[in-house]
Amino acid sequence: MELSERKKKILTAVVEEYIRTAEPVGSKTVASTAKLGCSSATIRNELSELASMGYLEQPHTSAGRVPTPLGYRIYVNELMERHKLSLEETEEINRSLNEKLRELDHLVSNVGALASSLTNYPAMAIAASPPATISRFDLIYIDANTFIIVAMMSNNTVRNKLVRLPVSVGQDMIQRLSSVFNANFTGITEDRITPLMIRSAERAVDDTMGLTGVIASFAIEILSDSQTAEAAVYGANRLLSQPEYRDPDKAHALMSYISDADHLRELQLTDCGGGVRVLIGPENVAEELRDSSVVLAEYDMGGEAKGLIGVVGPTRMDYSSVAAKLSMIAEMLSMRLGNGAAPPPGLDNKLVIKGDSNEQQ
Amino acid sequence: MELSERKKKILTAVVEEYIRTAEPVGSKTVASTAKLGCSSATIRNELSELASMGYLEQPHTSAGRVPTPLGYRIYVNELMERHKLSLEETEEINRSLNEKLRELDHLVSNVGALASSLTNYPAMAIAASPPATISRFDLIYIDANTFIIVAMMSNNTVRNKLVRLPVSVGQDMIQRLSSVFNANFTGITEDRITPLMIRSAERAVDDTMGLTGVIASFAIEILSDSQTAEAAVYGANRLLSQPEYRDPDKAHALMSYISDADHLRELQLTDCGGGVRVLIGPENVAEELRDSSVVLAEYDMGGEAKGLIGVVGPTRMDYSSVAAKLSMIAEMLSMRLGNGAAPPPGLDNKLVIKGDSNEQQ
DNA sequence: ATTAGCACTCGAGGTCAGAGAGTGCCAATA
DNA sequence: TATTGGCACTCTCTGACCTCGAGTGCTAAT
Repeated sequence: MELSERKKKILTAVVEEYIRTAEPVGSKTVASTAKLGCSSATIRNELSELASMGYLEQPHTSAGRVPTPLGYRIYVNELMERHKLSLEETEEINRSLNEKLRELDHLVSNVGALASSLTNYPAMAIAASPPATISRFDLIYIDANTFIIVAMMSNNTVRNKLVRLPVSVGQDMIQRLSSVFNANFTGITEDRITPLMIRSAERAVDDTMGLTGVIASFAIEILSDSQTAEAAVYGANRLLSQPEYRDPDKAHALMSYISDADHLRELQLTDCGGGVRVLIGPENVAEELRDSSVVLAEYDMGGEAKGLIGVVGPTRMDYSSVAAKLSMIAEMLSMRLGNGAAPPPGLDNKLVIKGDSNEQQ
Repeated sequence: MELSERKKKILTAVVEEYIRTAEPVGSKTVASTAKLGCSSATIRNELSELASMGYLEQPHTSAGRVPTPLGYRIYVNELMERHKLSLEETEEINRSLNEKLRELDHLVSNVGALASSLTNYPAMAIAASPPATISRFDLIYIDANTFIIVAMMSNNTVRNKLVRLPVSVGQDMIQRLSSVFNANFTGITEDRITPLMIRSAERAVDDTMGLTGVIASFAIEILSDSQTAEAAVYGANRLLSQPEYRDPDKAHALMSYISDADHLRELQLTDCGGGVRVLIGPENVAEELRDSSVVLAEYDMGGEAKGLIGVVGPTRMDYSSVAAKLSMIAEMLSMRLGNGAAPPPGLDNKLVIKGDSNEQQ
C-alpha cells in the first residue's frame, strides 16, 4: 500500500525529529517542523493512521509517536535524503586513509577506529580473505643457531618467523629444507598438509633435529590464520554516550556481544551487494542485536578478499549520515586497495606499495 | 601509630565484607563475621576510632562504614592474606599461556585478554622495549617487479615488506641495495638516518627508481615503531558489571580514558620493582583514575624489554586475588620469555621458538 | 476534509510518612 | 577500665499520593 505524499512527509519528520532528540514526537512538533499547511489536529489523524499501519508506535497512550523498525525501514528505503558529505568530511576521510595506509599492517584496526570516530558509534571491522596458500618459502640463514622463515602467500602477504636452535645447523641443511618446502608445501591449503608429507620431507633432507616439523607447523599456522577473518570492535565506549544505553545492563549485554570476534565474524555472511546494508532492530539475526541497528559497508581488498566495515547503535541511528560515511570509507578504500586500480591520488610515492610488515618477538 | 590487634581484625573484616558486598558495613555484621568475643557496641567504639584515624568513612551519619583509600592501603600492605591461587587457577593460567605462546605475535593482546577474563576486570597490556636497531637486511628477489624486504632487529624481532614496482629491476640491483643497507643502515636508531645518507646510498647503488627511498622509509617506519610501546585494553565491557560504574557517565569517562593507548603508556613509568604494584584511588596520577584502582605487574620479555600487565577497577577491588593472579601471569611469562631461562616446562618442542610472524597486505 | 475545542490518560517529579538500619551516648556491669 | 545493653536519634529507602503538563482521541463546527 502506497503512502500519501503527506504521510510520507509526516513520517519523515517524525523519524528525523526522533533521531535528533530521542524523545517521542507529538503532533504539534510535527506541525511546526514539517511545514505542511495544516493544523496539529490533522496531523494527529495522520499519525494515528501511520501508527495503525505499523510505522509508528506510542510508548504509552498519551505520549508522542516513536518510529517502529518498520518505520525506520521505510525511511531508509524510500524517504531519507541521501546525505551528502561535506567537503570537510570527505577531506577528513581522504586524509585519514592516506595517513593510515602507510602502515597497512594495521589496516583493519585503523579503518575501524576511523569509522568509529567519524560516526561516534562503536565500529567493527572485519577482513575476510579466501583461504590462501603459500607461494614461496625463503629461509634466511643467520648463524649456526638461527634462521628466519619467510613465507610469501598467494594473497601477496608475507609472514615470517625467527627460529632459534639449541643445536648447530649448516647452510646446506637450510638450503635443502628450502627446496623441499618450495617443492612440496607451496600452493596447497592447510588440510592438504599431512603428517605423512612432513615425515617424508624429514627423510628427504635427512633432518634429525625436528627442523622440518618447525617449518611445517609454521606453515600450518599461517595457512590456518589466513582462513580466519580478522575482526574487532573499536570505540565500544561510544555506546555509552547514547541515551538508549544508559541502562548499564543493556549496554553491558551489547558491548559484551560485540566484543567477541566470533560474533562479529557472523556478520561476514551479510550480503551488502557491494554497497551499504542497513539492518534495523529485529532484522538482525542475533538476539543481542534485536534492539539495535547495524550499518555495514563492504570494500574490495583486491582479488577475492573482502573487507566489511560496520557500525552498531540504537535503532534511532542517524542512518543517512552513517550510511554516507561508511559508503565513502568503503569506496575510497576499494579504490586504494582494489586490484588493477590506478595508484591512489594521495599516495605520493612513485611506487605502488602493496606490502607491509610486522613484528615478532 | 600502630593499630591494636583487634582494630586490625575489624578493619580487615570491614574491607573484605565491603569488597564482597559493595554495601557499607555495620557494627553488627562485623561482630558476627569477625569472631572476636565482643559485642556490636564495642565494635562501634572501635569503628568510630578507625574512622577518626582516617581508615574508614561513613557515606552518611547513620550508615555503615566504608574503607577510605588509606584503609585499603593498610589492608593491601599489612592486613590482607596473600591469596593462594587454587591448583585449578594455576593450571588455567599455565595452560592458557602455553596455548597463546604458540602465536607470539599476538602476545600482548592474548595476555591482556587472559588477565581480563581471569579477574573479570578490564585489563591492559603494555609492552615496552628499548629502541631497537636493525641488525640485518635481506632483500628477497621475487621477480622483476617484486621483492621482499626482511629486516632483523636487535631485539630479535623480524619485520618484512613486500614491494611491488611499476618498473623492472634486476637481481644485481637488489644485491647492491642489500649490501649498501647492511653496510650503512644497521645498528643505528631512527634519528641517525638523515636525508643525506639516503641520497648517498642512492648514488652508491646508482638508483634512479626511488628504491633506496622505499627501503629507507621502511627502515624509518620500523625503527620508530620499535620505540612506541604497544598498549591496549581488553574486556573493557567488564567494567559495566561493577556496581560502582552503573552510572553511565562514570563508566563512559573511565572507559574512554583507558581506551586511549597514549594514556596507558603513561603507566609505563610506574615502577613495579619486578613485582606487583597497587595504585589505590587518589594515588593515581591521572585525574580520571582517581576513583578507581589499578593493579600492575611487570614481566621480563628478555633483554631490556619489559611488559606491563594491569587491571583497572573500583577501589573496592579484590586486591588479594587480583594481585595473586597478575603476579602469577607475570611470573610465568617471564619464565617463558626471559633470556637465559630454561625451556619452559609446558612448551613441548625440542626447540625454543623465539620468533613469530606477521602478515601484511 | 479540516479544524478548534475539550475531556481524558499517563508519566514525571515532588512531597510525605513509615520502616529499617545503623550510629552515638549513657549508665550499668565485670 | 574495658565492655555491654539499652535507647534515642539520624538518615536513607520505599511506596503512596498528588499535581502538572504534554499529548491524545473524539466530537461538533466549518
